[in-house]
Amino acid sequence: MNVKTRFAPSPTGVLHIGGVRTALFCWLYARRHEGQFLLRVEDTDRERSTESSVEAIVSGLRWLGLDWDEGPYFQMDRLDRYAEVAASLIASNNAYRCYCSTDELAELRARQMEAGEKPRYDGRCRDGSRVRPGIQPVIRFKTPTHGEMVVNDLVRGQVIYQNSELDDLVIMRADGVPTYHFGVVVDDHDMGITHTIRGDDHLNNTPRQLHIYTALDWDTPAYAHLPMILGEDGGRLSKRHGAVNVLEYAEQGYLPEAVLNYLARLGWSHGDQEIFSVQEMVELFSLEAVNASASRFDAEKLAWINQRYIMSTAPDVLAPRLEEQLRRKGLDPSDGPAASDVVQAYRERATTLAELAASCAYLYADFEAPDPGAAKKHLRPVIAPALAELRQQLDTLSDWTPPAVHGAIERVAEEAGLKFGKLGQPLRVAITGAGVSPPIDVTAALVGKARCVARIDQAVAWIEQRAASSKQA
RNA sequence: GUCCCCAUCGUCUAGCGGUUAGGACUCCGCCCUUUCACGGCGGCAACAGGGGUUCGAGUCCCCUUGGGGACGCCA
Repeated sequence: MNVKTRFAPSPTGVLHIGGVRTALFCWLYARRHEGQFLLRVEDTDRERSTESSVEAIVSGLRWLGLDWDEGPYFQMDRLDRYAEVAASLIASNNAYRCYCSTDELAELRARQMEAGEKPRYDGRCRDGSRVRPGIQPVIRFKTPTHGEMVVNDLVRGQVIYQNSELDDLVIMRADGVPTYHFGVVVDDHDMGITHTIRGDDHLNNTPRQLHIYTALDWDTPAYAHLPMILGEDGGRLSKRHGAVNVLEYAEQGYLPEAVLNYLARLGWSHGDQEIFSVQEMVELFSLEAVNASASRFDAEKLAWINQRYIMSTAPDVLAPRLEEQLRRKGLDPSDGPAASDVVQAYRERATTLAELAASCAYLYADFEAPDPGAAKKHLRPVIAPALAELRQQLDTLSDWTPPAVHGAIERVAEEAGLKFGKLGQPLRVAITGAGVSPPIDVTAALVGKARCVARIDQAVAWIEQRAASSKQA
């Protein structure tokens, strides 16, 4: 069987974590079965659809590498087709024109709610006797009033709905624009979709859509309803969590592969495996292994996975992305060590590239003053002489490499009767401004000779100045 | 309110009638160590409750509870 799936977002907002997960599973299923994956923009909500949303969705998918084989299709380009199918439904007596006003419907709904009933359209226009000249009617689908509809879902199993729970839904608005329920059915059919994979929130819509397929005598696709992703508080995904534009993760220095890996593991698993390359996901993915329960978004685990990817991705690949992060912070990547060397030194010390850029900023720009806490602890008067001596030793080095720097620190420390760390840590604070960095010899090598020497001078001066002012006080 | 879905550590999950209920994240110890990390070792921590079915239930059925979803001329 030739598999064909689709991702069909409505362009009423950005592409967020929930949408990405749906797109990912659709894409994985198609790739796994060497089928097609298409992108369809469901833009029939004319008030809320925006061009910028379309762009955000497209660029989000591109960043993630979820490529599509067809589309993007736009439903608003297909109005003629929907009109044609709607007309055939009326002709076959499976749909009818409804002249009810919105006020009338609101009143009906209110009355039903009050009576403790499920709000449903009561079919008052069904028999065609309420024609109102001058009013442009909507078209409603005639849902069977008796019997039941069975949904066979690939992740839920069999779900049975009583038709008496359903009502006659609007399929065409007065202006000729189809509603969601009608658009999906016509499009999934016309576009040859074999597997409709979508969020759990559509499960209850499925029986309604199935009835339309039946009336049209069309074959139905297989369905798979994915469990929802909830916020960290267990409620609906909100802006506080993953409901932000996925491109914001790009800006924060998350790797697309890490985001995909994290999302794949939400609702899907393969034994105890946590880390999957995209290639592995494609090879191992199956809808049968998708579980039915909702899961929560966990930013900490995403961060952990991202760190794993930073650790295992070649520095050369990460270098340009780090440079981008540096520029974003107003730093000039060319005014310091090669980004790939920095990645090499920092990769097991950062969960995101933005964090990495913040940690290594001292390599690209001078700092005003050392971190107060670190300075107070390590830049003390007793260490000034050794620091000054070290500065002289370092200045004479012709080979500016970690081993050479290491040797110099070792010699000076020994002469001064200090343990390596007793001199190394003050040096770290002097040349980085903080108490944390990669191994001190590697750090010094990255900072560069000229900057090291200048910064040690600066630190020694800082110590003397501080000693003088405290003596005064 | 009505209908639908879901239910294993705090979180993500393995488990598909017989397990000391496993792994991962987080957290806490210890080790490694020139800081921080990484890494290694160890620890805390779960079958929502109640009925059945069965020789035997985390696994099957029912109820309760809890959570989520749907009930739009939104998707």
